[in-house]
Amino acid sequence: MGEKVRVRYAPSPTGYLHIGGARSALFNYLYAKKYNGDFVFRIEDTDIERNIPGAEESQLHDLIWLGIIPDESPENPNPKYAPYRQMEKLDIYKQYAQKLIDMGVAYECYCSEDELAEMKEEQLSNGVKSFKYNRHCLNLTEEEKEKYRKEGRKPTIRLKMMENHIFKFNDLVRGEITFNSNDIGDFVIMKSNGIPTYNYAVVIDDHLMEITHVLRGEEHLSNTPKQLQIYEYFGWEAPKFGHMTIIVNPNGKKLSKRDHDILQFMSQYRDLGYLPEAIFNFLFLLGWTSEDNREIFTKEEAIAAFDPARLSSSPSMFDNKRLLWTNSYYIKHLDDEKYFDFIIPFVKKIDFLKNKSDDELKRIALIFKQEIHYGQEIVDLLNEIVTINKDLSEDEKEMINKESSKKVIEFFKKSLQNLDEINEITVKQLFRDTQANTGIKGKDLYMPIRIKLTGHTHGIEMFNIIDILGKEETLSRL
RNA sequence: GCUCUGUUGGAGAAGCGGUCUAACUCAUUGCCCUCUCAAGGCAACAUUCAUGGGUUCAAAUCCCAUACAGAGUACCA
Repeated sequence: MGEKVRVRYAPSPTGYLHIGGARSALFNYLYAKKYNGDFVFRIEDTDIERNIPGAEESQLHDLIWLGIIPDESPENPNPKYAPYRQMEKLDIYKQYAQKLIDMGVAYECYCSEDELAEMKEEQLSNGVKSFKYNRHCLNLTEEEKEKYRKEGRKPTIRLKMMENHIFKFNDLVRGEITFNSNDIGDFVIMKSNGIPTYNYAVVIDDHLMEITHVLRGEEHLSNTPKQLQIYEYFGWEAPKFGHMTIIVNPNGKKLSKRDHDILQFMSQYRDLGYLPEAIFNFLFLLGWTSEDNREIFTKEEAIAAFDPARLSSSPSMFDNKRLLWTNSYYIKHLDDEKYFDFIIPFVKKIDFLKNKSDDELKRIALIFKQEIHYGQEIVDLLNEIVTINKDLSEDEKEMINKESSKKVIEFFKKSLQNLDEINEITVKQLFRDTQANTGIKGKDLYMPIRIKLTGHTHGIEMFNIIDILGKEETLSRL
């Protein structure tokens, strides 16, 4: 039945887990789980300049928060495949690079960055189709190399691309794709500082870790032939590749860290009170659709339904409204106990409520369960009630100063004072009594009290407002 | 410039030769409910599938060209 499916998510620790990364991890995870395979988390930390502290931890733990749980990672390595950080296996890359040199398909290059830049400019100004390394160092003699070394130059190692070779592969998402080796220059596999480049290190890692399938971003499509070249030289079987579309912002551009109107990082969503299941579901449907048009999937259902061939090949736009809808759906469908676990920390941010008992807090939280789109929203909604808005418009002032309103408020206040217990039934009865006594109903009955209590003309039901404020505070505001 | 990929509504998209005057969902709009807001319910929302050719009895679906968009073209991943 063939080998075990093994897939991976291999971020560079240059930033926290963001939407795009989470999505590629998600699809790899689904693929692995669908075929009872392993999902491997590996760190590609070869860009030592750009690595930032905390990034690896965020990448791994925010993934776990989402329910995308690696079978192997730096924190739970399988000794057979460890280490899981590229910088911890430098000697291995060196070893394989030497093999390529011995095979005559890789060579030392002593060109400096300045020389390369010059070369590129020259080629471009001569109207050359595309820039390729001119193989200046391809056939250097030992003496020439020695001379460069004496100048203090440190070589890179470049891979020699084949001539007139067609790289053909069947993309899991896009079908058959071909590249011509002539369009690709000899590229660097080992930097002069002894650290491998991405295109080389992935191949070594994927092979050594026995990765069978790679679902990755479209930006890697044109890297694929370079990697295939390495597989061919070693005589290794390449994994199956699938290139997913990128996620774009509302301007149609690739999501970047500079898109400030879109939250990028998982931690931001978590802090704002998004549910991991909702984000999981949202990400799943961003560029993927099920055969039966379903919109809501649990993790298990997503695993069962997933098929990489149904992954879209045109870019998907990140739609925040859709995320909000998805999250609110999941909040509404949470059972109450889970809802409390989720929402009470937000409710506790409201100072006014600090003396309320847990049961009271739960009752208040429930009022908003059908209403909110994310956890932090309850804080804003409660603040609108708890913090009275004194900045009334002319219309609002007129409303509370009307003769009828004064009557309503007076009667309501007096009756409330005599009320022993405040709850939905008693407060509703209070409004009925007020209506019967004053003969005023509808808007003229409710609005004056609403404005008096909160300073707003909109908001949740009156009995809930009074419940939240409590008898004393309500009376003091009337 | 070159290489590769893509183009169905405001958004995610289904459809991949006839049943398409194009499913489903989000958004939007209207109505109902209602003191208000939200939620909920109901309804409306592409005669058309980037454009131009071609193949075919028949095209959103196949082919070609053009336009536009994206990605890559680094000793970044």
